[in-house]
Amino acid sequence: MDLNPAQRDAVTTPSGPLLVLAGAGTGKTRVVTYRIAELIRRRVRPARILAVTFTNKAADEMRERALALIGRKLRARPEISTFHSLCVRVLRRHARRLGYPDAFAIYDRGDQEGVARGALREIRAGDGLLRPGELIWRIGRWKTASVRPDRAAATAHTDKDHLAAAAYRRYQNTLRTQGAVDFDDLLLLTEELLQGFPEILEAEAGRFDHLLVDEYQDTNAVQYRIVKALAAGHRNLCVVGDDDQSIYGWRGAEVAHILRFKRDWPEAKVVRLETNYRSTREILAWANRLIAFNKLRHDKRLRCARRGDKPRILQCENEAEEAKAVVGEIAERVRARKRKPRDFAILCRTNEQPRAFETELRQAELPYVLVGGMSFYDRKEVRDLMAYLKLLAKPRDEAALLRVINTPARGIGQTTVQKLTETAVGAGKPVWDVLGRAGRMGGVPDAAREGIRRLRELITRYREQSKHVPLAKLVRGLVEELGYRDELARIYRNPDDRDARLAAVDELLASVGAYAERTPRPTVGGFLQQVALSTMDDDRDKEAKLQRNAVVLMTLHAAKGLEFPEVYMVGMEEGLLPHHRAVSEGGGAVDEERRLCYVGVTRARQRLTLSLALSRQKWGKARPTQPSRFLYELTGQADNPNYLAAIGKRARTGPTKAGGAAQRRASSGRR
DNA sequence: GACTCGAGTCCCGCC
DNA sequence: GACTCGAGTC
Repeated sequence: MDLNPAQRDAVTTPSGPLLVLAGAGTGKTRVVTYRIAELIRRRVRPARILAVTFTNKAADEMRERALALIGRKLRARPEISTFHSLCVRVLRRHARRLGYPDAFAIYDRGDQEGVARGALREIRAGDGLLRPGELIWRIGRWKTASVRPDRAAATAHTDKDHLAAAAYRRYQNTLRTQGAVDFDDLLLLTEELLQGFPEILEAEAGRFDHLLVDEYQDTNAVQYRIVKALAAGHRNLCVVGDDDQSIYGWRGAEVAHILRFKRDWPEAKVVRLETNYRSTREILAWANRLIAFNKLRHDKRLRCARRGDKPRILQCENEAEEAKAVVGEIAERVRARKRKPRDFAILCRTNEQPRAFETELRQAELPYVLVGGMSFYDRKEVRDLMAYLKLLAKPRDEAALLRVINTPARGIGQTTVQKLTETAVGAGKPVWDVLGRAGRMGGVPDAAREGIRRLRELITRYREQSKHVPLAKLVRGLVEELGYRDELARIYRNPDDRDARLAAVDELLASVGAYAERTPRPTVGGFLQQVALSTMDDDRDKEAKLQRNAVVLMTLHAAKGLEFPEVYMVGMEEGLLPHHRAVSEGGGAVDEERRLCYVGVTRARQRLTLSLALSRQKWGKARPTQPSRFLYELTGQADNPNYLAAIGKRARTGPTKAGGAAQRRASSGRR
């Protein structure tokens, strides 16, 4: 084993609780994978080992590395999955006990918005006091704190809180009647099962003898309790984490869990990893300097050996120029055969940033993969078709039905929809169940009546067909019969726009086809669940994806746990990193942004470039930007008046004309 | 009921 | 810029 003494210590520590405190690039994931291999060597059955990660990408990588170590021939494999996938599997087995159907639906952000909108309408809060987005955010906060709908009102202080609490109750009722759960529910319901049913806890905890948790600093309270419940019996719990990389505070992660570990597991062994093998000394110097600005942290300084180039700062006129410059550089280095496309990562703060880079990458004919960012499934046309698929799986899916009840237009207007909804609410039934009565309802125009009949007939017929017609063929036929392509062509007159939307329809059809091909018994419901979790549980698919020699484009959050020879961190501006929401929130929010920046910087092995645009489009207007405060911190310019201005302290010296220009040059790096 | 137009709002990140 | 909502018109 080519491990250093500390790593070896962590890997070979006998069973029992183990806490690995590790800095960035010290081989955390390596320790987990080697430990899995070591356990198997010690005759632990692979299937009795469970390793949990936070992102799909991290799970993919870990699975890949573990298989490389233990050999692909093993029939039984260790289970390596994200928290949420793990919970889905537990829930699939026991959801009935909580009154949910086996084939519960998982609602994503878009679905949630539909439900939230309905809930707000029901309590007549449509005057804008509380909008769907904010409601979802508030519900998320309640859920991560395990506050149930009936208890939420007790925590309310303002009118808005009470309104949100009432909407939360409606929201949760809607989910329940639709047999659906949101992402937070996946965790909450799993915990409920484990706490409330001893036999379920016994069965689920009994599936594994060893539990390993990567990125432990990012567990929230619910995840923490699930881990505890699963490991309490065998106590073979190995957690690995770094407080400097805690970047999920916004969804309830608490660094405290990592500190509390020793108290909950008193016999736990603690191993520290402090030698960084990933990055050059120069990159690490910047990272260390940056993270030192956070006050609340365990002071640690990463040691390292390798030397390399100093990181660079690239200053561009606007975001288009930024994309051009970055992609141009990558293309040049690939052409000069210095690097392969897969050696590069472009890291962004938000999901909106990649667009400009995608355009450039396509133009440069560089292969790329966009990791995460549900953007494809956020598209209107994709959501429409997905809604139809949801109706096929479950006609009582209210959100889906209301979305497409008149798409493509079939004469069912708002008044009719309202009438239907009222009748349904009055009868305590889902809208689908009262569609049959529409013929007898007063005040429904003939056209609407006919439209309702056609829709009902269409869904019923395709549901029937779904029992024997192959999935891909079924969906193709549905799109055809809906005349959805024609509808798109009618609405979007602009050819580029139209083609892009038609292409998205084709892409969706292709992904249904791919799913059907690799799944033994493909179903509409199965496809929907997979999309909701955006997991592709097929090894072939995964290997193909990882081997694809492509530039990786993703958010900083998604990049955690990964590494690349060359990293471009783009959009290094106030408002983006740190994000303006974090800045206005105050408190520890900016510290978390700093950790996020730290995570990005430490992804780079040899070459790091930070870029910024002097002006950036926001909401349709180009606006001037200000360099990120982190650029000053990274480069040791905390005494720069521009920095003090950025962090809101009064500059000690007012910038003069000449001085301003000089500082601008200084802030863009010296090289 | 369908369509157009203007006003107002908006999204941070992941599963 | 993109989207939704409401008002107004056909």
